[in-house]
Formats: sequence, C-alpha cells, structure tokens
Amino acid sequence: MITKTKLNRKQQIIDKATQLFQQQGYAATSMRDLAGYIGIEAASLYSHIKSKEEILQTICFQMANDFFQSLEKIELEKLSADEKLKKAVISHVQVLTKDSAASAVFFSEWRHLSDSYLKDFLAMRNNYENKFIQILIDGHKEGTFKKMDAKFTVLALLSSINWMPSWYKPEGKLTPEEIAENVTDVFINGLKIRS
Amino acid sequence: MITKTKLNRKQQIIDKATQLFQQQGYAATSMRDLAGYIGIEAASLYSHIKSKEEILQTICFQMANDFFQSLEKIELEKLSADEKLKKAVISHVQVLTKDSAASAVFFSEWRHLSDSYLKDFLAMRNNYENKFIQILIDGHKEGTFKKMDAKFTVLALLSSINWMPSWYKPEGKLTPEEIAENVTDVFINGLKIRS
DNA sequence: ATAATAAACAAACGTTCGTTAGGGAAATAT
DNA sequence: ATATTTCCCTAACGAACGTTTGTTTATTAT
Repeated sequence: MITKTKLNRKQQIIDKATQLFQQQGYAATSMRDLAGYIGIEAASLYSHIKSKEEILQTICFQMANDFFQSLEKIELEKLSADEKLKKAVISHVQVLTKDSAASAVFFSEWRHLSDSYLKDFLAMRNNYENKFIQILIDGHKEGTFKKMDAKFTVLALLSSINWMPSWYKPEGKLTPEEIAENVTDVFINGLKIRS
Repeated sequence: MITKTKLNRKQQIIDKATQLFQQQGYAATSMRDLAGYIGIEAASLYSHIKSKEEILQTICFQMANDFFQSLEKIELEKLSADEKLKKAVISHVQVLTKDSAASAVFFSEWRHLSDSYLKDFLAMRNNYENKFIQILIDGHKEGTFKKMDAKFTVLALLSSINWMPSWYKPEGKLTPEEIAENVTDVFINGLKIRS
C-alpha cells in the first residue's frame, strides 16, 4: 500500500459502502461484506470510521447538502416560474446523476438513520420540497401554470426523477440536461400535441 | 382465542409483516419483532408460515398479480390511446391504494427475494411496463401523443405514481380516481395553460 | 370419553451481527 | 537511529438472527 493515505481509504470505504447499500440495502449489508470487497478485515474498518451508521450519515447528509445548495443558487435568480422550474429540475438531475448510487442510498435508506439525524433529515427534505412548491405557486400567480394541488404535483415530479437511479445507467445516451429536458417538457407541456 | 382460525392467523401474520416491512424494511424486521406485535413467540410463527421469505413472496406476488390482472382487462378494451392511458393509470392507482403498505413493500423490498423468484418478478415487471409503453407508442401512431422516448416516459409516469405509498395517507381527501385524474392530466396536458 | 389435530410455548441450535481490545509491521517524523 | 504514528491483523465479546426440536395446552372430531 503506497499511494493510499488514510483519507483515501476512508473515501474508498464510503464509496464501496454506497455501492453495496444501493445494491443490497443498508440493513442487509454487513461490515464483513464491506471489508471483504475492500480487501481488509471488518475490524480494520474501525481505524477509519466510527460506526456503520456514520457511513450512512455521511452519504445522506452529503447528498442533502448538494441538493440544497444547488437549489438555493437558482432560487436567487430572477426568472419566470417555468424557466425556474426547468433550471431547478436540471440542477436536481445533475446532482442526482453525478453520483447515482449515493442518490439511491439517500432516497431509500434514510429511514435507518437514528432519531436525531432523522429529524434533521426530514426537516431538510421538507424545506427542499417547499421551495419547489413555491415555484409552482408562483407560476400559477404569474398566469403560466394552471390551478393544481402544488404539493401533490411536486411530489409526483420529484418522485419521477428520484426513482431514476434505480434504472438510470450512466452508459446510456441521455445527458443530465436531456433527462431534465424530457421530464420538464412532459410536466410543463404534457404528452398531447398542442393544437 | 375463539374466533381465530389458522387461516385468519396466517393472514394476520402477513398483514402485520407487511406493515413492519414497509416501516422498517424487510432485512431490518426480525421474526421476534413480528411475533411480538402479534402477541406470540417467534417460534410459533412457524406453525403458520414456512419461512420469513415466504411472507415476502406472498406479498410481492399477490401485488404483482393484482397489477397484472387489472391492466390485462383494460388492454382488451377498444379505446383511444389517451383514454386507455387514463384508464390504465386509474386502475394502477386503485390497486396501489387498496393496500398501500403492501404496494410499498412490493416496490421497495423485492430485491430480497431469492434468485428464482427474483427472475420471475423482474420478468413480470418488464412485461407490465411494456404494456404501458405500447399504449404511448399507439398514441403517437394515432397522432395524439408527441414524439418521445416511450420507455423513459413510462418509467417517469410509473415512478411518480409508485412512490406515492411513501407519502399517500388514506385519510387524505383524494380518492384513487382523483389521484389518477391529477397524474394523467399533468402527463397528458402538462402544467402550462393551453392557449 | 377418547383420540386427533392445531397452535402455542420454552429452549436451544448454529450462524452472523456490529464492535472492541491488544498487538505487530511498516511508514513517517524527529 | 529512534520514537511516533498509521494501518491492519487476530481474537474475541455479547447480542441478535432465522429456524428446529420436543412438549404442553386447547380445540375439534369420533
């Protein structure tokens, strides 16, 4: 082991854990499992991390911050609601596809966080959803979007995107921008040909 | 215990397991956990079921059959593509909301099925998605739907619906028909006001 | 009343779980 | 050269896991 510093090793652990948590789930992934894939003993993991849950916390809150920051930037821009929605979705998809395994863990395994972390997590998620809801409400006030249940629509929109890591393959031909373009076009304009 | 026959007890086990699998996940739910909620010892469960995985199999394949049958009925009807899409979504939402806990387990925990069951499961799911894809392709041929990536759109549509059990509360005021109406309206007509 | 069946139990099986303790080898700093 | 730190090891801890066994209790059928 020449080139591996402790920081590298820690990141390697988190990366492999991310992959295994996505494939098998957090609860079904054992520390011996994880260590085996890295090529060390389970006990050795604890030279780099404090606990199994710390790994999950790192993954979840890293993703949460990425999503949050990307949306906050867009919020400040002066744009029409439909432009803002499109930009927000592009940004969301970009964060999502930059590490789709971590995203999948973020969306599916957060419930295994212990109580205090869970509280913070849910608060952040709610806050994030509310920012999207506000964009749709603004769009209705501006006369661009029709009357709708904004919360329902946002959850449908985010769900359709967030489920993607389970079938999105990076070797596929769609770029994040194209994915976002497809999704927002359907949500804004619909499938029906406009006559 | 007067009114409980063996069949009732088995159903009770499956029902409670469904609830716990949804809340905690399959791997994080122990047989002692499950037994405790029912009020018996873990060993007693095995008078009624063969294994933990049998419970998951029962839940998953029951739901798979329900979804499949409901769609097959609609496939036979002679309808335009947009009408057929709407009916298919309504039907899908109805099955989903009839037992939203079982649906959540079905969508999130199927990966814990053992290999042979997993194969069957994935084949059924693929088949199901293809039926939806065909509806969108037909709609394009009929001149109703615009050119699009049909598979991508179907996965987005189904994802936006399937994620619902995680936030759908039956005591909410939306009926399955209203939910389906909202979803299909967005997907077919979009959010933008048509001018 | 007696036999048969069903459903629960306590106890234990072997295995795996996350984690800790203590020590040794190799790299780094002094 | 020596001391310190880093990283991994073996060994083991207690707890929890799914499941099996053998037995008791309650219900149902004869």
